[in-house]
Amino acid sequence: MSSKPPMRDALVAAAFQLFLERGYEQTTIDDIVALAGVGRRSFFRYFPSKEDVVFPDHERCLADMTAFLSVSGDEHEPVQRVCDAARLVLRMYNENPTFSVQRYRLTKKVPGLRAYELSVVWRYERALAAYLRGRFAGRRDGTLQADVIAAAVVAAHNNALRSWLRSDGQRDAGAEVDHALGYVQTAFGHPPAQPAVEQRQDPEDVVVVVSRRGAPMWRVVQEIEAAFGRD
Amino acid sequence: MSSKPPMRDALVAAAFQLFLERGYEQTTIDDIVALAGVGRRSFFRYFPSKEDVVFPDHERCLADMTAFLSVSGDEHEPVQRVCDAARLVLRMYNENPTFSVQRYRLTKKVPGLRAYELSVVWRYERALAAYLRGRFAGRRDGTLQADVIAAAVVAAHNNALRSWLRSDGQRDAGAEVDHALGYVQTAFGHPPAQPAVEQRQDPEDVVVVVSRRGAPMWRVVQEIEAAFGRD
DNA sequence: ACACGGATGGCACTCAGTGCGCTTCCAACG
DNA sequence: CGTTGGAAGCGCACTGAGTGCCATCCGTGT
Repeated sequence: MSSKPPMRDALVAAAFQLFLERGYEQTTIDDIVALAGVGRRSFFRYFPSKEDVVFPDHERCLADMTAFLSVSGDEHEPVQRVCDAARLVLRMYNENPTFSVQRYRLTKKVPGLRAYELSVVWRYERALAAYLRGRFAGRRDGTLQADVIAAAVVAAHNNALRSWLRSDGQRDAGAEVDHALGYVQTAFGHPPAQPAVEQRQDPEDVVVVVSRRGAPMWRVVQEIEAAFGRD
Repeated sequence: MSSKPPMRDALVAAAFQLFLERGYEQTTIDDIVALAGVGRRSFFRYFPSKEDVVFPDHERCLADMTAFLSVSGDEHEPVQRVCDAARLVLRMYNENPTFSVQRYRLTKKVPGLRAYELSVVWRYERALAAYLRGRFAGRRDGTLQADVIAAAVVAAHNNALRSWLRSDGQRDAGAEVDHALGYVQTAFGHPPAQPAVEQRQDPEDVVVVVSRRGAPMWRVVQEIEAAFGRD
């Protein structure tokens, strides 16, 4: 693996210390390198811009995701596969909960960081869309479906991720993301392999759903989930 | 209305002339203001940053969209409403096809402009999501559904918009966007005005699904889709 | 010991963006 | 008609991010 450059970590630590105690815009590169005890030029050797120091591991995570998708064969259901790919991002956030929460609070109030985060998220979305475009090749409206599903997966993932970050990492991130992605899968793809709802084992227990044709699919699913005693 | 500041238009014209003939990054603010014959400081009075001159009318369009959504009552179906709101953006692009195509080519190759465009699109998406959150208030997973649907609408709109821009404005932008948004509506909301799937009007037409509890969720949905005659 | 290559530091430079004070112009008001 | 007050524009100096270039340091192989 990439050996460990202690300088990079030192820069991240120094940067976050200053960002948290005096704010992002109030901290200059010179402040960071002075605290880290390195030369100014070295900062830009490890991070192409000031924003990059806030997202030090997304580049690696994006590489992981593209690798994960590139080894996918046809045996996996496409929507399921991109949902699993999205979970890789969650895993990265979950490896350092306190760091993630601190960063969340930072990006929430600094417009420049929010904009940068968007470009990072966009690259994840394009990776998912590219994979789906490949799987949907030849299908009618394949690229449209790929783009829409990728966007929906990212939105669901982010919705759950932000809810978890707002709880200071107290809630169960995995469960929240599973639930959110489950919604997308019921809307677009074949449902998940292990459904999120608990499975009762009583074979006599039956549910009857009646729906007029013309009702939207999500309403039907919602009725069924309610009948199953979800939530 | 805002009277017309000729200076603003002169700056946009000068900027695009230089951007097209020598590239965005190769053009400095001083070049622009020199060509426009105005002071450097005046540029930043009309545009807070160099990127803003590339998207001179998005601020107004975003205001139009929020206004459009804020006057919406409960008489409109929510998903239909946000699709109509998205069409406002298309209309703006369609008012100046050649300008839009030039800008598209510019943003396609300049990473900084792509990033800025993302933040613009993000604000549209948040406007749609905020509206849907209001309409879905109280509904189970209301904010999740709002975020996902807003993202899907934006993705579909952008897919069609880009396809139109790539055709140099030759194709029918409205038809492409209608088609793309129709896909989202069939997935999430009530079917579009001219539904993609034929709608039976017989009110007696009902579907009864019987499922033993314990069956996996995907089997249930599969049964329902089959009963609806989908796919 | 010496040569070499990668990692680092120092320095000067460009350019985006900001704060401030000055001029200019126009319009309302006496 | 003259004054005044505010908005629009201009000039200038300054900060800070990001870059190119070259000197330096250090570990390694010969």
